[in-house]
Amino acid sequence: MYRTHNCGELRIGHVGQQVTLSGWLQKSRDLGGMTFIDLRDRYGITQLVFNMDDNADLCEEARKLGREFVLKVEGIARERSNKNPNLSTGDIEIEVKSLTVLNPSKLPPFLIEDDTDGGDELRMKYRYLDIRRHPVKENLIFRSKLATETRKYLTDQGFVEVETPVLIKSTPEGARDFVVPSRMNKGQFYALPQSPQTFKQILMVAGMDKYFQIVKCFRDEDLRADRQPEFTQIDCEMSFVTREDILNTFEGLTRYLFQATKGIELPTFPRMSYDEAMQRYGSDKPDLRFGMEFVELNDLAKGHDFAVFDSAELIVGICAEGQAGEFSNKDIKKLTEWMQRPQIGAKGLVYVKCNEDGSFKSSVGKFYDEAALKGWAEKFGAKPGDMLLILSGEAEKTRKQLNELRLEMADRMKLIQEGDFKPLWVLDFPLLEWDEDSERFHAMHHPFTSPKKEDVDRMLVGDHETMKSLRADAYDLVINGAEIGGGSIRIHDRELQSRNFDLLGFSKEEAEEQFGFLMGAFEYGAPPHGGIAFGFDRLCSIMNGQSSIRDFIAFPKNNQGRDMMIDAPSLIHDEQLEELGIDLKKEETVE
RNA sequence: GGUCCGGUAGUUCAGUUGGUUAGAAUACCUGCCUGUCACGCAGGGGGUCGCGGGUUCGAGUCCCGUCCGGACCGCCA
Repeated sequence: MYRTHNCGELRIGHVGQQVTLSGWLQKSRDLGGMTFIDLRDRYGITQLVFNMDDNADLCEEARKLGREFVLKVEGIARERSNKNPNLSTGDIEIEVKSLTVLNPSKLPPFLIEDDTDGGDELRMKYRYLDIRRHPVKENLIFRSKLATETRKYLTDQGFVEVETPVLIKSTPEGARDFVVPSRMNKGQFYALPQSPQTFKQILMVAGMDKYFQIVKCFRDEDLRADRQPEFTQIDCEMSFVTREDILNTFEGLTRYLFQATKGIELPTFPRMSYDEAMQRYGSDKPDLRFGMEFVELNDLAKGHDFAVFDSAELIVGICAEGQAGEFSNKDIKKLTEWMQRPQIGAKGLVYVKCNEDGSFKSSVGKFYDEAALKGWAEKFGAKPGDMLLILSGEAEKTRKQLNELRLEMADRMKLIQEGDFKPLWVLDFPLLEWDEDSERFHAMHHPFTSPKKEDVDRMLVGDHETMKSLRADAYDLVINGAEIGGGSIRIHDRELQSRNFDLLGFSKEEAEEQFGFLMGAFEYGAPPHGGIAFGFDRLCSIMNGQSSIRDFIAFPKNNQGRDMMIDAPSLIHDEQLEELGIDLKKEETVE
């Protein structure tokens, strides 16, 4: 028998009991006459004691053991003379009677401690050591709990978990597909699903009524801290529902998950249209943990012979409270340069400092007198000591740039409180999005998204402005400025779906070839339906106040999409290529 | 495809204007130590300064190339 108890469960009430424990050697403290060893497993740490007076041989043996050795010990639980209040097992220790080394260990390349000295690269390569660390282990346990609670909630609501295939058909829309060559169908490829979208809609046609799945999805696009090529979604679809039903159901799920896993009661989620979000925050996923809403100045700032503003489509700014004294000319210059980086691409940055004495100092002081600047300050609701930061230019770009500035300022001003959660529903996204490169419209959400009822008739009109103005019955759940989930009411009518494919530039043949099965299904009594998908990894990280999803994935990939531990992807044997009927262009492969 | 930052001891990092034997912390090893829990004290070992080329009397330091890692833009229906 390896253990009677785990390393986290012994308490003062166990004193006197004979116990057997197994675990890893976290740390040993050799005091000469006696040696303490911290024994660790998933559940906690228990202190072992070896004493020269009691058993000199055993004590000598104990002091030779190295970090991460796997041990089994038998002994008696004793009350400690010096208790450790920082440890759940800190009232007791094990007076060891027998010691077995189940397995020795090489010296780990980094410290197996909460604050490890290991960098990301090492931690990924030796992920099995990294996961021994408390914080990473706890993240994975949290993830498991979140999945369990999700299943519990949705199952209680009558949802059925259905597995959909992983080997499916590649479609050119959306993200790049990962493809898998087929041996039995030479020259043909499966694609891994970017989402189970069409399958869950088919399940609605099939009468499943309420479907969910915690499911892996795949996108062959560049990675970020919050983006992995394979990731997990809570994928859902419901029949005979309106947007309201879906929003309520998944607001309920989100609130339940926060309550069940974090003990946090979220308030009712506010709602905002896409247009409003863009106008007030320059983002379709605004972070509501802080203010600094956009204020537009077109009416006040134009007509003062300042050509930059006069020629701008939009003049818009934010008010940074109490920052007038915080930013020297040099700081503002640096901030301006930061805004001018190619990543953001602002032309310039206008500031107005509202001095404590009621005067104003501005980079555009020669165009605007005190009275004019006072008018601006009033519009911003600025107080003495505040600083206005103003951008101008083409409306859409300028809003995007000011959004970056707003986020950066919130960071610099330390406006974000840990443990604060600000959810938001963003509604009524545009149906279509113009793509400069391919010079055609793309579906902003996906091509199965239903336009809003009042826009259906206008879908026939082909002019650019009308198409841009079409609104979809699509919605996103945003928490703390991160897109947690998105969904829509779907098209369930074959005719409307065809019309949408037309708008997106599909020929009849292409539409039929790629999505004929779905439109075919719609001809056999498709119910009105809609759904949503949550990014499960991202939800895990947001709920724990972390920005990287990697520590909530057991075996994540690095920036280059590589698994550092198993060293994938890798070349395959010529025989495998032969069998698949694939020739590699030599110059394009890496050795 | 692009922008930026980084690569020096097992690890995390410092390393000045290009100049003697490349340092610190931690980890590791040895010795001492009977109540530690960041144990303490004393001592010790440990370096292809990512790789290749160049400039120079002299390169960790400057230049070019390259590889690797990270953040971001594009991309992510």
